[in-house]
Amino acid sequence: MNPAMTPDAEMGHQAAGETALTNGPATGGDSDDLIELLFFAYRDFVGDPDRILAQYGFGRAHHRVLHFVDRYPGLTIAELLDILRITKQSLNRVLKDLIDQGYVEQQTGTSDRRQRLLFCTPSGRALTADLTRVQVRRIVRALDAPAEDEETEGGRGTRAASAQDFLLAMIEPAERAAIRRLMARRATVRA
Amino acid sequence: MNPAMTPDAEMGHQAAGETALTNGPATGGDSDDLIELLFFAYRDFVGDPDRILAQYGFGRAHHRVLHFVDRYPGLTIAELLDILRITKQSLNRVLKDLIDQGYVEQQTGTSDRRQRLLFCTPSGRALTADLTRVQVRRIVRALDAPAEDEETEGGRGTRAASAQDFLLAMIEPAERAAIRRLMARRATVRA
DNA sequence: GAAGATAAGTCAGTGTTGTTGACATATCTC
DNA sequence: GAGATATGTCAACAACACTGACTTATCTTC
Repeated sequence: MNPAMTPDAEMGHQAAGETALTNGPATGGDSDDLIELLFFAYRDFVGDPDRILAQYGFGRAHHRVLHFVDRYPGLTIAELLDILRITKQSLNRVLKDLIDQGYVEQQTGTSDRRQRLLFCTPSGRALTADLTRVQVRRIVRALDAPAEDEETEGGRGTRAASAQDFLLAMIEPAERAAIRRLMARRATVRA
Repeated sequence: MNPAMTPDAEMGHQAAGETALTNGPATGGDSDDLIELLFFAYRDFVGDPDRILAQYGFGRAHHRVLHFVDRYPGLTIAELLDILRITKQSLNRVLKDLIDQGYVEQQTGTSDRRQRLLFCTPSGRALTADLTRVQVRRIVRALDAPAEDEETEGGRGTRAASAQDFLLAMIEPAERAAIRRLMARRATVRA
């Protein structure tokens, strides 16, 4: 469930190619790294709750519904559809699961009785809190992590550099070395 | 393809709840917002290339393969599997598409003839460049965006605040107002 | 109060992308 | 030559998205 990208050794500092030396307007070079880091960071970020959800037979779609209903109690179906950008049919499938199993409740709208206002039940709130906890833990860890100390640069301060630090710190620690190694390899191949 | 979350009006500044007032270690409160912003930012971030890919009959899976093969020419199947964390069978389906349509080429490994080294063809590089361009554009725009100027706070400097700024700026501009409005609504409901 | 718009729910079919499990083939290593 | 490794493939299945068509309840408007 949690293999490093390549099964070999560690590596403290990267070879430091053209990474984050700019201070003016952002350049494409920084962004290239950010594209990749976003992929890895987001993957690990949703991976945490995925493991919990699997125990309940739920998936990411259920998570998204739980999250928004928990955070915005009384959300209507239409609002939820706008947020998630999925079709009514897709939403209904997972929403039905959550309602049938007692994690979400519907309540007829007061001003407009056509609407179905969505609320988490106590167990829905508990499950959501579980899911939120692991994600918050990862984010807090990333925000508190010391800035990457690259030999090629003293001060740091570029926004791209901060973003890189944050996203890198969001990645599962055990995999960071492998990802740094991979990204250094790119720096080697090109300019 | 690009509807705002709710079809109504604009809104300049948010009501400013407890957002980003901390300066010490990160708190859960900041992270709650970041969880949501990550969802919206990532959604729009992958939405750009999705539109291009659809014209070729490709999906996100094809994009990921193109991206990593383009960036790390000579990647082996095993390395790609480690990066993407999918099964051989899943990879093969999309990889076959890309090879059959001439966007990716295989080359028998030199030192180890069992390996298949992956390379982008010129058209593969061109397509990848297209996909990268729209993503870089969004990232550069986000990095260059002025910091959010919340009335409740002068200096800014919290890492959580920077992360929020970055992620908010990654969101499709036309939807930002609606998302700010949504998130302000949460601040109203709770403390 | 009837007509039309709107919010929600549902049935049926399809596509992409992921999964398992079981094997086949070529090549390397010992 | 034996066994491990890298890749490829067949078949079945699941999650989650889609389209299109239609129903029901309720609100709005004339």
